[in-house]
Amino acid sequence: MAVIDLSKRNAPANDLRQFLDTVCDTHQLDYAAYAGVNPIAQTVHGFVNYPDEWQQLYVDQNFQHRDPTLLAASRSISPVDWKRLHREEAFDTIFHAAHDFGISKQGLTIPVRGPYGDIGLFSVTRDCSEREWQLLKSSILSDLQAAAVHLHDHVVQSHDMVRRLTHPALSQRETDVLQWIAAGKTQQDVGDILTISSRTVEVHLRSSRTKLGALTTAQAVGRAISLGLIHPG
Amino acid sequence: MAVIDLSKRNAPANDLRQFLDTVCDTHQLDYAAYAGVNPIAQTVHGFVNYPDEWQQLYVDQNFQHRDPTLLAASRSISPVDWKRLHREEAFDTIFHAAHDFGISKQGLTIPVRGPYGDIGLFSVTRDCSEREWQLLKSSILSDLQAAAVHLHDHVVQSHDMVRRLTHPALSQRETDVLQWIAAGKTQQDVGDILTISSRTVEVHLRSSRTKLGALTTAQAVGRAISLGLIHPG
DNA sequence: CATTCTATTAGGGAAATCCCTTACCCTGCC
DNA sequence: GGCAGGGTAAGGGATTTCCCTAATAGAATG
Repeated sequence: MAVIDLSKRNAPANDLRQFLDTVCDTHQLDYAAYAGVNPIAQTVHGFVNYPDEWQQLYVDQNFQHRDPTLLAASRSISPVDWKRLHREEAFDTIFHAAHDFGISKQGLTIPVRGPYGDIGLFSVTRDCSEREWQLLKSSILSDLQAAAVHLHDHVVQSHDMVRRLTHPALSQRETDVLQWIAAGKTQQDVGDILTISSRTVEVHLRSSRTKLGALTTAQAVGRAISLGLIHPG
Repeated sequence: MAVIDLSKRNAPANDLRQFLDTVCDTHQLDYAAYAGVNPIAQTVHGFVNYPDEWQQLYVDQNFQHRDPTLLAASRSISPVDWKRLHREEAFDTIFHAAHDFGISKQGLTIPVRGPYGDIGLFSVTRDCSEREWQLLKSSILSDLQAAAVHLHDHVVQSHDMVRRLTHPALSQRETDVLQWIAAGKTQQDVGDILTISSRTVEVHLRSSRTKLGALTTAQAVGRAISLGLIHPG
């Protein structure tokens, strides 16, 4: 699982990096981090405003594989306060190292999911007393959840744009047909729905397969979904 | 796709119904509604504080199948303002009917996703001028997003929706077969690869389809990918 | 200990898909 | 104008998938 630092790749990502700074400034936070997990490509796309040295160590040590904050949040619907994870061994390992860079064990991670199995994880941290932390948390949690959704939506949309540019798009008819096929309709069904012959439906499917480099329709459906060209039916 | 009214089944759901009322009272909203979609069982679990008559009509007319607010939100990461949907034909059909029950065309729907393909859709509506609506929206959107996450988390945790989803949906053999099918292999290919008969492959595919609630293999592949059970080939 | 349920295996025949080919209408390019 | 390329539409026939049925082994239930 590779880690791709978005802030070193895309110009708009620098805006998002700035967005992290703004969130920290306006909500009295020390640091913020976004990690977008693409379950298909098995990659983590992220950007943070942690110190560069810590970021470097984190990636070098492959912490993203066993970071309990990411693991717990990727299995949760609601935000995960790191306090819940203090007992875990891996947490100690990572945050003992983080302490040397001035990063607190106090923080939370908010998961956001998109329609294609994509997950965004937005983490913030703040060094203060526990009572202060609880007060701060309750007053800014809504804003942070909204920020997490905003971040993930932006990252996914800009990546979709990249994918749409690099991949030959399907024609309207091809998309229509493939969408209905993904919804469980037969070629005959689709023909009836679109009032064309089932043989024509098959031609659109064939050109879709060709364009997507798929050998079968099932593969084409999977690929089209993973590319965001159609929605799971 | 059946609609299950949670408020008539589980005691805790009445608390959630009250939660809707509280959200409406504290945020100057007319009505609120929650719908939880179970993608495998193809069911919608919901509760609302709309007038009973409208709720009845909505279910009788199977509006949940073509309600553009639900469809758009289930494909989005960010909240969907209904304003975006005003052009759509189905929107007019439904909200012309809704108007008779005092329900405005002004509202928004917030999607929340869990780790097992479960989707929660939280909708609120408010009859007022567009400028008022925009102001109201920007001031309460964060709270509503937080409320949506809260609702969906509670529903998933307290209802059997999650039990069907969290249990490993597919057997090892079924996953193997579906993964190869998604990679573009034919049933015969998969049989050769796994050294079983192509007829056996077909049986595994059939039970996969049944478990995923899919009518065709292509749909099953799409669903399995969106649920993270297999990877696109 | 009997029973039920699920996973795995497989054959015969009906149904659907897929490949090859033809046709027409556009849009863009020389 | 002429012509190439892509989108849309459709038929005939080979291939593949899908449904029904059924057996066995092991796990879970009572």
